[in-house]
Amino acid sequence: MLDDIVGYRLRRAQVLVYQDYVRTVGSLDIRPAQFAAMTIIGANPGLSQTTLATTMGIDRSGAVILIDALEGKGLAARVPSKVDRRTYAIMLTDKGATTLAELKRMVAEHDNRVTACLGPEERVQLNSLLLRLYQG
Amino acid sequence: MLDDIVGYRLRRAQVLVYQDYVRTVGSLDIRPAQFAAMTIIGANPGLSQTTLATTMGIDRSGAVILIDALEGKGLAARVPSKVDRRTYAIMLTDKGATTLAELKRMVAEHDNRVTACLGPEERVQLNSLLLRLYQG
DNA sequence: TATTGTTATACTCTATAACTATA
DNA sequence: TATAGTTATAGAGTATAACAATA
Repeated sequence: MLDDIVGYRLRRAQVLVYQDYVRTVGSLDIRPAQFAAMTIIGANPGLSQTTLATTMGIDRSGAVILIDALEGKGLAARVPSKVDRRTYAIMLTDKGATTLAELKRMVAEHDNRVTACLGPEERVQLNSLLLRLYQG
Repeated sequence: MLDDIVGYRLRRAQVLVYQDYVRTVGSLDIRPAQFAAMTIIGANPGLSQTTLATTMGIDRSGAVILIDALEGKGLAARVPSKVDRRTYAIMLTDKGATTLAELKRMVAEHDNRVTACLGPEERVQLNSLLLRLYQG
Protein backbone atom coordinates (compact mmCIF):
# COMPACT_ATOMS: atom_id res chain seq x y z
CA MET A 1 0.00 0.00 0.00
CA LEU A 2 2.66 2.50 1.04
CA ASP A 3 4.93 0.96 -1.54
CA ASP A 4 2.61 2.08 -4.32
CA ILE A 5 3.08 5.75 -3.46
CA VAL A 6 5.82 7.53 -5.32
CA GLY A 7 6.44 10.00 -2.49
CA TYR A 8 7.07 7.17 -0.06
CA ARG A 9 9.56 5.46 -2.35
CA LEU A 10 11.29 8.74 -3.09
CA ARG A 11 11.72 9.38 0.62
CA ARG A 12 13.02 5.89 1.39
CA ALA A 13 15.46 6.02 -1.51
CA GLN A 14 16.61 9.47 -0.49
CA VAL A 15 17.28 8.44 3.10
CA LEU A 16 19.52 5.62 1.89
CA VAL A 17 21.31 7.78 -0.66
CA TYR A 18 21.82 10.49 1.95
CA GLN A 19 23.36 8.03 4.40
CA ASP A 20 25.83 6.89 1.75
CA TYR A 21 26.63 10.52 0.95
CA VAL A 22 27.45 11.24 4.59
CA ARG A 23 29.60 8.11 4.77
CA THR A 24 31.45 9.11 1.61
CA VAL A 25 32.22 12.78 2.24
CA GLY A 26 31.77 12.70 6.01
CA SER A 27 35.40 13.54 6.67
CA LEU A 28 35.07 16.84 4.81
CA ASP A 29 31.86 17.77 6.65
CA ILE A 30 30.21 19.40 3.64
CA ARG A 31 26.41 19.03 3.64
CA PRO A 32 24.56 18.26 0.40
CA ALA A 33 23.16 21.79 0.26
CA GLN A 34 26.66 23.19 0.76
CA PHE A 35 28.00 20.98 -2.03
CA ALA A 36 25.16 22.16 -4.28
CA ALA A 37 25.95 25.78 -3.44
CA MET A 38 29.67 25.29 -4.13
CA THR A 39 28.90 23.64 -7.47
CA ILE A 40 26.60 26.50 -8.49
CA ILE A 41 29.12 29.14 -7.35
CA GLY A 42 31.92 27.31 -9.17
CA ALA A 43 29.89 27.35 -12.39
CA ASN A 44 28.68 30.95 -11.90
CA PRO A 45 31.41 32.85 -10.08
CA GLY A 46 30.38 36.26 -8.81
CA LEU A 47 26.66 35.55 -8.56
CA SER A 48 24.68 37.26 -5.80
CA GLN A 49 23.24 35.54 -2.74
CA THR A 50 19.70 36.13 -3.99
CA THR A 51 20.55 34.52 -7.33
CA LEU A 52 22.04 31.57 -5.50
CA ALA A 53 18.91 31.29 -3.36
CA THR A 54 16.49 31.32 -6.29
CA THR A 55 18.70 28.86 -8.20
CA MET A 56 18.58 26.49 -5.26
CA GLY A 57 14.91 27.10 -4.57
CA ILE A 58 15.46 28.33 -1.02
CA ASP A 59 14.86 31.61 0.78
CA ARG A 60 17.41 34.45 0.78
CA SER A 61 17.90 34.00 4.51
CA GLY A 62 18.92 30.41 3.84
CA ALA A 63 21.60 31.54 1.40
CA VAL A 64 23.05 33.79 4.10
CA ILE A 65 23.47 30.83 6.45
CA LEU A 66 24.91 28.70 3.63
CA ILE A 67 27.51 31.31 2.67
CA ASP A 68 28.29 31.97 6.34
CA ALA A 69 29.18 28.29 6.70
CA LEU A 70 31.30 28.17 3.54
CA GLU A 71 33.02 31.43 4.44
CA GLY A 72 33.68 30.10 7.94
CA LYS A 73 35.50 27.13 6.41
CA GLY A 74 37.44 29.36 4.05
CA LEU A 75 35.78 27.82 0.99
CA ALA A 76 33.87 30.86 -0.33
CA ALA A 77 34.19 34.64 -0.05
CA ARG A 78 31.89 37.66 -0.27
CA VAL A 79 33.42 40.24 -2.61
CA PRO A 80 31.66 43.63 -2.52
CA SER A 81 30.11 44.47 -5.88
CA LYS A 82 31.34 47.65 -7.53
CA VAL A 83 28.15 48.30 -9.46
CA ASP A 84 25.57 47.66 -6.72
CA ARG A 85 26.68 48.32 -3.18
CA ARG A 86 23.81 46.25 -1.78
CA THR A 87 25.13 43.00 -3.21
CA TYR A 88 28.12 40.74 -2.88
CA ALA A 89 29.78 38.75 -5.65
CA ILE A 90 30.11 35.25 -4.23
CA MET A 91 33.34 33.46 -5.18
CA LEU A 92 35.05 30.23 -4.33
CA THR A 93 38.44 30.69 -2.67
CA ASP A 94 41.41 28.73 -4.02
CA LYS A 95 40.84 26.29 -1.18
CA GLY A 96 37.17 26.18 -2.14
CA ALA A 97 37.97 25.33 -5.75
CA THR A 98 40.40 22.61 -4.71
CA THR A 99 37.91 21.17 -2.23
CA LEU A 100 35.12 21.28 -4.81
CA ALA A 101 37.23 19.28 -7.26
CA GLU A 102 37.87 16.65 -4.60
CA LEU A 103 34.19 16.67 -3.61
CA LYS A 104 33.13 16.09 -7.19
CA ARG A 105 35.32 13.01 -7.36
CA MET A 106 33.92 11.70 -4.07
CA VAL A 107 30.32 12.42 -5.05
CA ALA A 108 30.77 10.73 -8.43
CA GLU A 109 32.09 7.66 -6.61
CA HIS A 110 29.15 7.88 -4.19
CA ASP A 111 26.72 8.12 -7.07
CA ASN A 112 28.19 5.05 -8.71
CA ARG A 113 28.02 3.03 -5.52
CA VAL A 114 24.45 4.04 -4.78
CA THR A 115 23.28 3.07 -8.25
CA ALA A 116 25.46 -0.04 -8.44
CA CYS A 117 22.35 -2.23 -8.44
CA LEU A 118 21.21 -0.67 -11.73
CA GLY A 119 22.53 -1.27 -15.23
CA PRO A 120 23.90 1.65 -17.25
CA GLU A 121 20.71 2.18 -19.23
CA GLU A 122 18.65 1.89 -16.06
CA ARG A 123 20.59 4.73 -14.45
CA VAL A 124 19.84 6.90 -17.45
CA GLN A 125 16.18 5.89 -17.25
CA LEU A 126 15.93 6.69 -13.55
CA ASN A 127 17.52 10.10 -13.99
CA SER A 128 15.25 10.88 -16.91
CA LEU A 129 12.10 9.82 -15.05
CA LEU A 130 13.06 11.84 -11.98
CA LEU A 131 13.82 14.87 -14.13
CA ARG A 132 10.40 14.68 -15.75
CA LEU A 133 8.81 14.35 -12.33
CA TYR A 134 9.98 17.78 -11.24
CA GLN A 135 10.07 19.47 -14.62
CA GLY A 136 6.51 18.52 -15.51
CA MET B 1 26.71 18.64 -13.13
CA LEU B 2 24.30 18.55 -10.18
CA ASP B 3 21.71 17.10 -12.52
CA ASP B 4 23.84 13.98 -13.01
CA ILE B 5 23.66 13.09 -9.31
CA VAL B 6 20.86 10.78 -8.31
CA GLY B 7 20.68 12.18 -4.78
CA TYR B 8 20.11 15.68 -6.12
CA ARG B 9 17.31 14.58 -8.42
CA LEU B 10 15.71 12.53 -5.68
CA ARG B 11 15.68 15.54 -3.40
CA ARG B 12 14.25 17.91 -6.00
CA ALA B 13 11.56 15.43 -6.98
CA GLN B 14 10.72 14.81 -3.36
CA VAL B 15 10.34 18.50 -2.56
CA LEU B 16 7.83 18.86 -5.38
CA VAL B 17 5.94 15.72 -4.45
CA TYR B 18 5.83 16.82 -0.83
CA GLN B 19 4.40 20.21 -1.76
CA ASP B 20 1.64 18.55 -3.73
CA TYR B 21 0.96 16.21 -0.82
CA VAL B 22 0.53 19.15 1.56
CA ARG B 23 -1.73 20.90 -0.93
CA THR B 24 -3.84 17.75 -1.30
CA VAL B 25 -4.34 16.68 2.32
CA GLY B 26 -3.51 20.04 3.88
CA SER B 27 -7.01 20.48 5.29
CA LEU B 28 -6.70 17.27 7.32
CA ASP B 29 -3.27 18.27 8.67
CA ILE B 30 -1.85 14.74 8.59
CA ARG B 31 1.89 14.67 7.91
CA PRO B 32 3.38 12.04 5.59
CA ALA B 33 4.94 10.20 8.54
CA GLN B 34 1.59 10.23 10.32
CA PHE B 35 -0.13 8.85 7.24
CA ALA B 36 2.53 6.14 6.99
CA ALA B 37 2.01 5.28 10.66
CA MET B 38 -1.76 5.11 10.25
CA THR B 39 -1.40 2.86 7.21
CA ILE B 40 0.91 0.50 9.08
CA ILE B 41 -1.33 0.45 12.16
CA GLY B 42 -4.36 -0.15 9.97
CA ALA B 43 -2.68 -3.15 8.36
CA ASN B 44 -1.24 -4.43 11.67
CA PRO B 45 -3.69 -3.53 14.43
CA GLY B 46 -2.37 -4.03 17.93
CA LEU B 47 1.31 -3.72 17.08
CA SER B 48 3.66 -2.17 19.65
CA GLN B 49 5.29 1.24 19.37
CA THR B 50 8.71 -0.36 19.02
CA THR B 51 7.48 -2.54 16.15
CA LEU B 52 6.02 0.54 14.50
CA ALA B 53 9.32 2.37 14.93
CA THR B 54 11.44 -0.40 13.41
CA THR B 55 8.94 -0.83 10.56
CA MET B 56 9.21 2.86 9.77
CA GLY B 57 12.97 2.97 10.28
CA ILE B 58 12.81 5.57 13.04
CA ASP B 59 13.75 5.64 16.71
CA ARG B 60 11.36 4.49 19.46
CA SER B 61 11.19 8.05 20.78
CA GLY B 62 9.94 9.16 17.39
CA ALA B 63 7.11 6.64 17.55
CA VAL B 64 6.03 8.08 20.90
CA ILE B 65 5.69 11.55 19.36
CA LEU B 66 3.88 10.13 16.33
CA ILE B 67 1.34 8.23 18.47
CA ASP B 68 0.96 11.23 20.79
CA ALA B 69 -0.09 13.30 17.78
CA LEU B 70 -2.51 10.69 16.42
CA GLU B 71 -3.96 10.12 19.87
CA GLY B 72 -4.34 13.86 20.36
CA LYS B 73 -6.43 13.99 17.18
CA GLY B 74 -8.49 11.01 18.29
CA LEU B 75 -7.22 8.88 15.39
CA ALA B 76 -5.30 6.21 17.31
CA ALA B 77 -5.38 4.74 20.81
CA ARG B 78 -2.96 3.02 23.18
CA VAL B 79 -4.57 -0.14 24.55
CA PRO B 80 -2.65 -1.72 27.47
CA SER B 81 -1.39 -5.17 26.55
CA LYS B 82 -2.62 -7.99 28.75
CA VAL B 83 0.40 -10.22 28.21
CA ASP B 84 3.19 -7.66 28.67
CA ARG B 85 2.42 -4.72 30.88
CA ARG B 86 5.31 -2.73 29.43
CA THR B 87 3.73 -2.44 26.01
CA TYR B 88 0.69 -0.94 24.38
CA ALA B 89 -1.33 -2.40 21.53
CA ILE B 90 -1.71 0.48 19.08
CA MET B 91 -5.10 0.66 17.37
CA LEU B 92 -6.88 3.02 15.05
CA THR B 93 -10.05 4.48 16.51
CA ASP B 94 -13.23 4.40 14.42
CA LYS B 95 -12.53 7.99 13.49
CA GLY B 96 -8.97 6.96 12.63
CA ALA B 97 -10.16 4.19 10.32
CA THR B 98 -12.62 6.53 8.60
CA THR B 99 -9.98 9.22 8.23
CA LEU B 100 -7.46 6.70 6.90
CA ALA B 101 -9.90 5.59 4.20
CA GLU B 102 -10.40 9.19 3.16
CA LEU B 103 -6.66 9.84 3.28
CA LYS B 104 -5.97 6.85 1.04
CA ARG B 105 -8.34 8.26 -1.57
CA MET B 106 -6.69 11.68 -1.36
CA VAL B 107 -3.18 10.26 -1.50
CA ALA B 108 -4.05 8.07 -4.49
CA GLU B 109 -5.34 11.19 -6.25
CA HIS B 110 -2.19 13.04 -5.23
CA ASP B 111 -0.02 10.21 -6.55
CA ASN B 112 -1.81 10.27 -9.88
CA ARG B 113 -1.46 14.02 -10.22
CA VAL B 114 2.22 13.99 -9.34
CA THR B 115 3.00 11.29 -11.89
CA ALA B 116 0.63 12.69 -14.51
CA CYS B 117 3.60 13.51 -16.76
CA LEU B 118 4.51 9.82 -16.99
CA GLY B 119 2.83 7.07 -18.97
CA PRO B 120 1.43 4.00 -17.22
CA GLU B 121 4.45 1.81 -17.93
CA GLU B 122 6.78 4.65 -16.95
CA ARG B 123 5.16 4.87 -13.51
CA VAL B 124 5.75 1.16 -13.04
CA GLN B 125 9.34 1.58 -14.19
CA LEU B 126 9.98 4.47 -11.81
CA ASN B 127 8.55 2.60 -8.84
CA SER B 128 10.57 -0.47 -9.70
CA LEU B 129 13.81 1.48 -10.11
CA LEU B 130 13.28 3.32 -6.81
CA LEU B 131 12.51 0.05 -5.05
CA ARG B 132 15.74 -1.49 -6.29
CA LEU B 133 17.63 1.59 -5.17
CA TYR B 134 16.76 1.05 -1.53
CA GLN B 135 16.45 -2.72 -1.58
CA GLY B 136 19.87 -3.24 -3.16
C1' DT C 1 9.03 52.21 -3.43
C1' DA C 2 11.65 48.03 -4.27
C1' DT C 3 15.54 45.08 -3.48
C1' DT C 4 19.86 43.00 -0.98
C1' DG C 5 21.62 41.16 2.78
C1' DT C 6 20.78 40.32 7.50
C1' DT C 7 18.86 38.89 12.00
C1' DA C 8 15.59 36.95 15.15
C1' DT C 9 12.41 33.69 15.63
C1' DA C 10 9.88 29.58 15.16
C1' DC C 11 8.61 25.14 13.48
C1' DT C 12 9.48 20.34 11.70
C1' DC C 13 11.96 16.25 11.82
C1' DT C 14 14.89 13.28 13.96
C1' DA C 15 18.53 11.32 17.04
C1' DT C 16 20.78 10.52 21.60
C1' DA C 17 20.83 9.65 26.28
C1' DA C 18 18.89 8.90 30.58
C1' DC C 19 14.89 7.60 33.30
C1' DT C 20 10.74 4.17 34.96
C1' DA C 21 8.36 0.18 34.99
C1' DT C 22 8.18 -4.03 33.79
C1' DA C 23 10.17 -8.57 32.09
C1' DT D 1 20.16 -7.82 32.77
C1' DA D 2 17.30 -6.51 29.02
C1' DT D 3 13.30 -4.29 26.91
C1' DA D 4 9.05 -0.83 26.27
C1' DG D 5 7.72 3.46 26.70
C1' DT D 6 8.90 8.09 28.01
C1' DT D 7 11.17 12.58 28.52
C1' DA D 8 14.54 16.17 27.84
C1' DT D 9 17.53 17.94 24.90
C1' DA D 10 19.95 19.10 20.83
C1' DG D 11 20.87 19.49 16.00
C1' DA D 12 19.86 20.20 10.98
C1' DG D 13 16.90 22.37 7.81
C1' DT D 14 13.91 25.78 6.41
C1' DA D 15 10.40 29.56 6.49
C1' DT D 16 8.54 34.16 7.95
C1' DA D 17 8.84 38.76 9.24
C1' DA D 18 11.10 42.82 10.16
C1' DC D 19 15.24 45.87 9.72
C1' DA D 20 19.18 48.86 7.58
C1' DA D 21 21.53 50.13 3.53
C1' DT D 22 21.14 51.00 -1.07
C1' DA D 23 18.81 51.32 -5.55
